[in-house]
Parts: sequence; structure tokens; C-alpha cells
Amino acid sequence: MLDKKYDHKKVEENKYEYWKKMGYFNSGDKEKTPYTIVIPPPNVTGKLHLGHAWDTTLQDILIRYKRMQGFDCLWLPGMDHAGIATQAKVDKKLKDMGINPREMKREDWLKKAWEWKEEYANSIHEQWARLGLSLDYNKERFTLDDGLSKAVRKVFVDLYNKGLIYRGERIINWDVEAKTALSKEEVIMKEDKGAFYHIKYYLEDSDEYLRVATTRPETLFGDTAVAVSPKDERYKKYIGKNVVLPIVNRLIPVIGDIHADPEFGTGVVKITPAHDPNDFEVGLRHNLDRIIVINPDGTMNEQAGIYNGMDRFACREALIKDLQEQDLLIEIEPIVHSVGHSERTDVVVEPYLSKQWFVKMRPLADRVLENQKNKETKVNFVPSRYEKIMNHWMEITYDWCISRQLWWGHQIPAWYKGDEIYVGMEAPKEEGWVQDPDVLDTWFSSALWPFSTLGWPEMTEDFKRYYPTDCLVTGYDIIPFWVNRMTFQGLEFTGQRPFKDCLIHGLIRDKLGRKFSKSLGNGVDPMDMCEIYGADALRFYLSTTASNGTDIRFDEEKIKSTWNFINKLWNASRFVLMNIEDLTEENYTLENLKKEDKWILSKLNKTIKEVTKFMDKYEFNNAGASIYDFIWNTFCDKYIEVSKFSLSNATTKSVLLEVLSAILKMLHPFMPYVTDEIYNLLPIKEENIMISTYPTYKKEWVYKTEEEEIEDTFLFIKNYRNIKAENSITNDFKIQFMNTEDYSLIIKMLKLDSHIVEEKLGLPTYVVKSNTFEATIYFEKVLTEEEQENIRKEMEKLQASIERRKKLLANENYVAKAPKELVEEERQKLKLEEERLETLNK
RNA sequence: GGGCGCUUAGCUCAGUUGGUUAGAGCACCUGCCCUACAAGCAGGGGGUCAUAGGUUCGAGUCCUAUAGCGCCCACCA
Repeated sequence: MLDKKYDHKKVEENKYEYWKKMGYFNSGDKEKTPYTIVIPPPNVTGKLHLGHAWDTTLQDILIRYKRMQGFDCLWLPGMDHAGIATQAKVDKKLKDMGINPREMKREDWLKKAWEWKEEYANSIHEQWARLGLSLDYNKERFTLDDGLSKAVRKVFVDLYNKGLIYRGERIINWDVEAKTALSKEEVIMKEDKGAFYHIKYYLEDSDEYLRVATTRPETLFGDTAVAVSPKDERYKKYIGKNVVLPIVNRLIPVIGDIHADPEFGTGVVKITPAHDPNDFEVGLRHNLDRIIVINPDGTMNEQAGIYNGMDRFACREALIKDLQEQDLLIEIEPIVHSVGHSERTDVVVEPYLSKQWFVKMRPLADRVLENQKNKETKVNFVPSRYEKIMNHWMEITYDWCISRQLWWGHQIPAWYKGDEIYVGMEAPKEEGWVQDPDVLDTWFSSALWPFSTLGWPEMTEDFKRYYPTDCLVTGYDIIPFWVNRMTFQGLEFTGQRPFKDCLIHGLIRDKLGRKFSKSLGNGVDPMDMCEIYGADALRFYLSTTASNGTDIRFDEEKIKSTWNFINKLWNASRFVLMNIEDLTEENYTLENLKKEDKWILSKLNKTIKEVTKFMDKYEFNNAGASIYDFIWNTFCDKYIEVSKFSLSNATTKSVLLEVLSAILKMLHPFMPYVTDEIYNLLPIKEENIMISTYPTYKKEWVYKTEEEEIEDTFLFIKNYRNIKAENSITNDFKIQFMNTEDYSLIIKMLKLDSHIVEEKLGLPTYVVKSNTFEATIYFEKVLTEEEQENIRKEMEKLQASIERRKKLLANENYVAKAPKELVEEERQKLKLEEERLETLNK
């Protein structure tokens, strides 16, 4: 017997271990059709947040649903080494211990990093378990595994040999805190308050000067030209002359270049080829020197003269002061402009001339764009509008900087000996080769995740069977970083899309719509929610709150009300179990169904059809709402109440079991724990709900007549209760049925036995009716003014409604073009309203 | 500067291919401890679907414009 109250802690205890032990999570049944999802691997940097809980719940729902539908489901778990993020955390830990990480030997540092990884991997495993995720741990992978590392090297080498990876000096985004290059995606543009510093660049041997406006005066030491537009009447006469670089007093040429926009700023722009991507291009066109003036840690170098060693921003201040003193500064114009910040360390990113490795993107991106035109082979985004994000990225993409000056990651498979370069899977055998110390961008390995985890580049059984994967589930913020890159690498190396569907969800925000962040201190730990309300409540809340692709505002009240729903399910189950204890295979029967039994089976059948439809379209919010409504408003509020009149009947018991069993199965993907708990107590059941058969629509359960009749019975019951409540009718009344329909269920439900009369009584009356039922209530009561007012209001409403319907039905266009059923329904309703009005008139 | 999304009940959100008096949860009002559940039951109130036009017999839904909010992308020094 179930307790009176749902206790999530008791329910969840030991279940996960049991499922795992029984091997229910494992893939590999060759009799079945494969269905594959790879988990977006969480970073081994910390705890999982609500976003992870949401993302993984959606996947678990899909996997459990498909598993019950008879697929061989592989949900492949794994984690990401997360280069910069993890290295930063490990470094911080070491620093806190008083150790300077950069003074360690690389191997020693890596040992510490692996220890960190183990610790956090354990914690992630515990969180996955708490959430009830049915992951196939036999297939678990880590991005730094041998196999995945081999895949990374293979891809690097192949792209290099195809000419799609090259090494070169370019302006890259430099993180002065992490001291590494970044890709453009890792740079977050933020609006910052800054200034245009208008500086005098005097012409050589002249009192004339050009007014140069810059936001980064400290890069002045690297200026190798000043550019004006060749079409600019004001300045074109200066082209070919020299100006004196302020403070430095070096002569630099005035050049004419289209980069200088006469409309913008002063029309004169300083050119710093080593510290600005545009200036770099200008430098190429005019063969200018590239002078690096900033060190990798963000301090000025010897090129900055007396500012050597100062932080770049301190230098800016000091320099401005000195320019002012030497009357070289004209004005400081405050502006708000967008400045790049490092995604991980949040420091201002420095455009920096540096030798790095790049992936040549154009051919790879074009292949994606071409493939997206083919309906059969494209990646299908859900919702579809997100495809535009990917396509746009592919259209404007530029070469991807993939080398990182870090230790934690896949070391680049390139070796140098003097000017020679060797790129290969393994180190060259001869003496004297030194491997590139840099590692690859984390996303370089993540991009291979859907196939590297299945054993690629080996043509393994798993790869052949489970690739391409069926669905990738992730947030829209990850499309540029990950989805796009998996797509082009998948096409390039496997010739196929990495996943057929890509289900996109939104971000979870706090109650005020702000992002969760450490600095705001508004974080919510999903484990706390599991503790208070249970994993099932959290999962149902997360997966059914928003429609696909939209954000969620976190609302604990809603989790609480989900808990209430589970408690409702719990108690309904309690009732059913109490009454079907003696049900066995022998006396189980769906013969001799009563009208109400046919009605509930018919309603259940409709729900199954609807839920399946929604599940197949990934509309879990609608599926959840449909099940919720059926359970609470149909099964609990109506069928259970009706069933109480025939609880000794074997058919009733069987129907109760049948319906409960189907409900539990449909809810199971959403709420694995509580459904498992209850299902186990059913007298007739399959081995385990996880591997039971998902309910299917049955033609033989369509009972149109009975369904309509019972619906009408409940309509009558509702109308009766309404009239009784509105008019404060107490127990002192009589009721007369006005026709010979079957009132037995109504009499029982409304406890009318002692009130029935056969003849008309001379008392004030009310008529209660539905489509087929009609009764007159006799009771003695003087109507209060309020009640009379209510009646007047109702009559007014009815009159208005009748008018509207009459007008509508008089419209020939409507009658001719609208669906017949609708027109008929209008006629019916009109008739009912007219009758109701007549009664009120009495 | 380009693109996308949102604006529906007091709050948080649903709303399928347009079908005609718009739904849920929470909150609110009234009455109920009836042997599954008071974290519940029965009944009820509450919305000119951001604004202005248009298409249509019919618009929350399609089209155009406007306003507010949010997000993404873009090298303007």
C-alpha cells in the first residue's frame, strides 16, 4: 500500500543503481532499429547548472520514449576537457596553494589537471544519476581519450594535407590573462565607455599637423603610417609626405588608402599593422613594418620607451598625460563603443600579430550550405528558424584560429626542425624534431564528438551502426561554437550530417529574466531542487514549461505545483492499487464494458494519439499538458469518481489498471522515478516500465456514441451543480426528470435518490439540461436581489449571444464556406441558448 | 548597420494547417475535512490577444506599418 503522501526521497532511493545494474541503459540489441543521441559533453570545470539539467532532461525524455517504442537506444555520455576554462581553474587552485603553475614542468602540471578532471567527473556522474539520466556508461568518452585524440590528429593531418589547415602570421584575438590566442567566437563584444583621443601628428618640418583620432592611443608606438582617403580633398595633398610620430619622434609616411573613411572621425587614421586587423591589411597593401608594442601579458614592451613594462591601460593614462603636457592632445571625446572581451577571463582582448594555426573555412562552409539545400541530407533544426543562424555563419565565416597557448588539450601534431615543418599522426623518427608546444582549440575536438566517440576514424561496428546520430539537443547559444563546427567536420570527414535533427532550446534565466551568473549571486543548484521537490518534479517542470527554442524564467512555484501534480498521480494510483489488489491475469477482462468504461478508454485512446503526435514533433510542453489534463481532469475527477459505484466489478478493475498503466508509461520519460515506483506495484505488468511497451492508438477503443453520452452526462452534472451553487439550493428540494433517458449514473453521482418526484410540483423551479438530459428542480426559495440581478445578467448575455449566432447563420457566405460540422454546432448551440432563455423567463 | 524573437488573465506561459464568445498553472472569490488526495473537492470572477491599417464570409493566427522589450551577427579607427 502506498503512503498517503508522495515522498520523492523515498521513491528515488536506490532506483538509479538498480536500473544501471540491470543494464536497462545499455545499447546493443541488434534486433532493433538504432536510435542515437550524443550528450553535449559538459566541461569538467564545475557543477552542472539548471541549463544542463534542462538539456539532459530533454534528451533523456527522447531516449526513454524511443526505448519504449522498441528502438535500440544509445545515449552516449561524455565530458569535455574545456581547455581554457579548466586550465584557468587548475591554475587558480595551484596559485591558492602558493604554487606558480607556469614554473611547473608541463608533465607535472598535467598530472594536477588530470586529478582535477577525475574529481569533477565524479561529481558530474553523481549529478547525472540524481537526475535519472539513462546514459549508456559503457560508451562513455572524454575528449582527451586516446581514441578521440587519434581522431583529432587524423583530422588535423588530413586538413593540412588538403591545404585546409595552414600556419601563418595574422592578427588574432589575444587574451592577456590566459595568454593565449582566441577564436572570434570566444570574443564577446560589450559596450564600454571609452574615448576618442584626438592627437596632433605634425607634418615633417612644419607647424601643420594632422588630427588623428584613436581609441587606443597606447598602440601609437607601433604606428608605421597615417592613412587618409585618396579621395579626401582635405588631405590628399599630404599623401607621400611624412608626419612625426608624437612622443616617439619617428617619421612615418602619410598614405592614401580606402580604409580611411572621410566621413568617420577626423578622416585621418593611424595605422598600426601589428595591433589591428584592418591596419594589418593596410600594411600589406603598402608594405609597412609591423611593430609589436605589447607583451603577451598586456604590458608594454621596449618599443614603448619609457612606458616599457607598464600595463597597457596604465600606459594609456600616462601617455595621455604626457601628450597633454607637450600640447599634442587636442581633445578627449567620450564615446561608448563595443570592445571585445574574452569569453572565459572577461579581460579586454588585444588584437595581436602572432603566428598561429588556422583552418581555411570557405570550402568547408560551402559544403554545408550546399548540403542544407538537400531535404534528405540536411540538418533539420527544431524550430526551423535556427537554421538561418547556421547558414548565416557559414556565409560570412572566416578562417578559424585553432592554436592555443595552453597545456591542457590536444598538442598540435606538428614538429619543427629549423625551418622545416612536419605534420603527421606520430612524431618523426629522426632526431632533432621539436613538437609545437601549443594545443588545439577545445572546439576542434568537440566538433568531432558525434563520430569520434563512436570509434572513428576506425570503421567500428558502433560507428557503422549508430552514425549519423538521430538528434542533437542543445541551446541556441551553442550553435556557432559547436553545432556549426560539428556540421562541417561531419560532412567533410564522414560525408554525412552528424545528426538528422537538431533540437534547440533556450536559456534558463532567473525570475527577473536575467542570466544566472556568479556575480549576481542568483544561481540555483538543480541538486537543491531535486532535494526539495524531487528529480521528477524538476524534470517535468523544465521540459514542459517552454515551447522549443524559447527561454525559461525560473519559477520555483511552478516546480512546487508540479510536485502537487505528482502527489495527485500518487493518490490516484493509491486508490487504484487499493481496489485492484486481487486482480490477476485470470480475472483481468475488458469484456462487458460499461458506458463509462468505453468512455474512458476512448478518451485515453485520444490522449495516446495526441501525446504520441506531440512527442514525435519534440513538443514536450504540449505532450505534458495533454497528459496532465487527462490525468487530473478526466481520469481523477471523473472516471475514478464514477468507478466507485462498481469497484467489485472485474471489468472496472481491469479498466482502472489499463488506464493507470498507460498513464504511467506516457509519463515515464518525463518522470522516471515515480512512474517506476508505482508501476512496480501493479498486479499485472511487464518486467520494468523503462523497457515496457509505449501505449499505442487502438482502433477498437473508439467508442463515439458512448463517449458523447458520458460527456453529456458530465455536462448535465456540471450544470446541475452550477445551478445549485449559484442559487444556494440546500438539501430541501425535489427533482423531476423530463424524459426517459438513462439517469442512473446521474442519480448516483449527484446522490439524488431521495429527491426524485414523478409529478410536477407547484414550487419555484429551475430547469437543468444538457444535450439529452433535462430535469426540473423544485425548491422553496425567495430569490435575493443579488440572485435576481445574476439572472438578469445571464439573460442579457444569452440574448447577445443568440443575436450573434442568428446573424452568423444568416450569413450565406458563412453557411456555404465554413465546415458543415461548425455550422451544425452553431445551430445546436443556438437552440440550447434559446431554450435556456425561455426557462429563465419563467 | 543587418537578422531574429517577444508583446495574450494580476503573475509565468500555451495556443497545431486562419473557423467565429481565447486556454493552463499560480493568485483571487464562494461553498465543502465526501473512506485516493485540504499540497484536495465542487462552483465562480477575470483578457477590446501591444497599436494602426489590410486580405477574408471569418484573424490571437496571414500581410504592411508603428511602438516597447530582448537576443544574435557585423573590422568602422
